[in-house]
Amino acid sequence: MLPARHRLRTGAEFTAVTRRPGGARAGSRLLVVHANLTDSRAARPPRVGFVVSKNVGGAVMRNRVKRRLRAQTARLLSTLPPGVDVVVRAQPSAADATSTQLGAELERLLASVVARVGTDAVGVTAP
RNA sequence: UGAGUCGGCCAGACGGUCGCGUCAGGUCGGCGGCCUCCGGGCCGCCGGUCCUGCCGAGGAAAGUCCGGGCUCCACAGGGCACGGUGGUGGCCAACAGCCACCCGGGGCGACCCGCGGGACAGUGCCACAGAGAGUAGACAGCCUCGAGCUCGCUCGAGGUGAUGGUGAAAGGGUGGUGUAAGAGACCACCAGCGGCCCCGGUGACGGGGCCGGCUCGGUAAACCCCACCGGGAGCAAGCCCGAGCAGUAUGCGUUCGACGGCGGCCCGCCGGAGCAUACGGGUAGGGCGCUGGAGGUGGCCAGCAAUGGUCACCCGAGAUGGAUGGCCGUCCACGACAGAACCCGGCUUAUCGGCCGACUCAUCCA
Repeated sequence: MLPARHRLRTGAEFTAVTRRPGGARAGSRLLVVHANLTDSRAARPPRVGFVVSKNVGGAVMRNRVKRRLRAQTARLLSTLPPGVDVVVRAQPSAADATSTQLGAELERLLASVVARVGTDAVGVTAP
């Protein structure tokens, strides 16, 4: 598990990342990554949450995917700018992927989505 | 040695490195109290980063199929409905569980299997085939009588459930008496049914004797009948604390100025119509429930056993977007099914493999 300050804690925070305007999204066969900026959290540490639904597999498989994603995320946490919230959703094919594949995919999608959420957020929040 | 039956146990191992959660200790900060040689110290509570230590999924954690504990709601008493259970005795908090036994069936045997009450309380159903399927039934066949003639067949009247064929099942079986041919029509024995009696057993039931009428199919996982049991919902149960907003009450106020701001106090300046306190209800949120229990392990005692009693020792998940992991290396038999969410007792289902014990049969040796 990630330290508490780097985790999304409530359902409301998850929907805020995926649904609120100003967010960015990038997807692939394995993963879908959402990112968003919250005004009130401008200088706080980045936070990440995971969504691994039942179509990925049973409880054991879902735990394994989530743990691998967490481990890869911990490695990439320092590359995220402060104030950004991320939700990583696993696709069914993620069950068959290795940690290396998940890590590479996560790194690529995060870079893409963080770059866009930065520019978009400036445009939206600036009056 | 081979084949087999039953029961129990294990659930990849070791190392390195980076992480996570609960708890404990340290460290840092805040608040309160006490002491003070004014440097600070001690104790308690709260919070936070970091450090250290201990512990951290299963035999099924699963399916959620039964049974309880726990919690809230309901509840005079009785009946009906609905649901569940169903050989006997015992065990258990309870059970659809477990143990022992009985009955029936299978196996040479160790053992295994049975959703084991009632079909004279009533109702229903029994496909296909078949003449006939539950008040039995003449298709072929057999027998008697009558008629006819091409002289061993046809037609008609009747008898017959012994034979054939159909079927899961044809309304006891075998042998005889009997008869035109036959038939429980009658007789003996056997099977089965009912009644009475004796013996054994707590009991299911078993063993034996006498009598009776000769015989009465299956299905209750069809309705039903009998006996017994059952209130409902579930930890998102439920209990507690509780911002903000609104409500009620009281007090002080509206140029006789409450209250707020200007770092604390006084003066001063500015804003200014509400402000303060209490109360109960309660949203967001938080805490408790939350893991030490019908708990394990071992010995002794009672018991065929399930289990009970007693003594000693031990306790090692408690998360809340939800920890128990990521990566690397070595080894081997190359790792199955699978992840706690209030807790127990069971059942059922999934499962790569390995190990141990008891027993049976066959063969060989002594």
